[in-house]
Amino acid sequence: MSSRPQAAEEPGEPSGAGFSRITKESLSDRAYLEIRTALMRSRLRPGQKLQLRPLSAELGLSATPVREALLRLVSEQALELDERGTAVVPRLDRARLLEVRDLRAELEGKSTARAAEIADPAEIARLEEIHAGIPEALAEERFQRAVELNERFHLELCAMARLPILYQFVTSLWLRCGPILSHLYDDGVMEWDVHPHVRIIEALHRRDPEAARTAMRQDIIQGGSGLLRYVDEAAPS
Amino acid sequence: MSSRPQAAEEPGEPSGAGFSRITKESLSDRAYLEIRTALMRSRLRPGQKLQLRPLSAELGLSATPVREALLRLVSEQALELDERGTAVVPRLDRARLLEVRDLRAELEGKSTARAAEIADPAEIARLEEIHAGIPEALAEERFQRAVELNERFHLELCAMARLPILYQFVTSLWLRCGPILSHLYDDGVMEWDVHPHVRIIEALHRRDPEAARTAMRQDIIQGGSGLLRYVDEAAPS
DNA sequence: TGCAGTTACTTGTTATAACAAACTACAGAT
DNA sequence: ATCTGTAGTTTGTTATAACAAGTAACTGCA
Repeated sequence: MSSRPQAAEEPGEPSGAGFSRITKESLSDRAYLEIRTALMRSRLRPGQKLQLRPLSAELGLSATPVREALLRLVSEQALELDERGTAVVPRLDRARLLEVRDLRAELEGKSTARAAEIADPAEIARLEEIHAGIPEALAEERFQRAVELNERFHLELCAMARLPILYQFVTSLWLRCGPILSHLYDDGVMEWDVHPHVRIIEALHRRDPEAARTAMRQDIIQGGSGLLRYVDEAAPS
Repeated sequence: MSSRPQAAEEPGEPSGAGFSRITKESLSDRAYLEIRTALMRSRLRPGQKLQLRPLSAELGLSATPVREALLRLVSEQALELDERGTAVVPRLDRARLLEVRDLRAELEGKSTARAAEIADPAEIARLEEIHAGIPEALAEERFQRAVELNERFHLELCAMARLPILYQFVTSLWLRCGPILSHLYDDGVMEWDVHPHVRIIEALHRRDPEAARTAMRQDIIQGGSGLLRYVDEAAPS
């Protein structure tokens, strides 16, 4: 079976000689990345069915790797199976969104605290760079760009904690929200006196885990309110 | 694609008329359960390779559903893929075991606190019954039995919180430890004045989330020390 | 016109064949 | 005896066919 990167954009592991090992990506992995990206970019709507043969035709692959990719996403809870076994983009109700939010607060809080203990200056600079793009994108009303940068900020920060299991949990939580992330700024952009990302970055510089944790939790609980409103409005009466 | 139960032993969802919906289990699901059980019963050793064709022959199935089952377990991080794409039972080093332990403390602590808020007396009675079997099994030196009852106690308690995403994370953490769980009592049985399970049950009765959380964390941190010793002893020098 | 039964079509699951890459065993050269 | 090259075998991945179950369309009857 094919090797599988921990994160989609992660380069191959360096071999002893300083070269990345050249890995041939399987068709199954390619299908997985395509579908996952479509989920994260909100190109797939909650409730949408992903039928095997039409999807395979669309991706230009045979059914086998596409089915494997779908089943993988089902295992990661990014997709569900209906009674017939068809992959469906899950609907996220209020209870589930709150659970996702609380688990993110817990887990990303923990990873951010850990990152504050061990982060190096280059990593922090990288975060600063990513964050700098967010207010820019928002000012230009490029909301999709802002959503992507926000996601990148969170996942790179999480990776800095070097807790791979926790990272996997966090990415799967993000993946669950992928189809509705585009609605984050539907009701407008939240006004912060100091953006929690900035507080996080300061706490990283100061090696202050508790301040980092608190700022992350604030970002998640308050910053995610747009999604909660969207889910409430989308709910059947 | 086949429907998939949330937990392996969970009965089908009741239909309106009070009957369980009869679901035909797919071969892929059957293979998954077989392999997962083998992992949880420590019948598969860390480092062991699971080759597709021999395993399919052993299970009496064709390669396709077996491959799907293996890939599903890889997605759940219960198995890994080596360079060739062969499924391997992962080795658990100290850092990973500590991460598992800390995440369990965090997540099971949270679910236990939640359960203390909402558990009903029948559920608590069920936990009491499960727990009662543990000291019995240990007294009779049936350690495998004790390990299974302990696992059941934890997972049923976690399910009582009615937080399905958290439950999925917790079961995947348990699955990671499956192959080494049998070593829990290698160095002897831990002596408690009051077993943390008993404290948990009391806290559930009293609807005291913080006491429940604390007892669960104690159980996990201190009760899991046998596994930590095993992993340290198994580590290459 | 509405309903029940039948037929045709679609869809997910599984089996099996084929292919490429990796591995193993063996023979020959040094 | 050791190393290299070659042939044979194994293994994971993919393609494709087949099957059973589900769905849609059509027909006949009240």
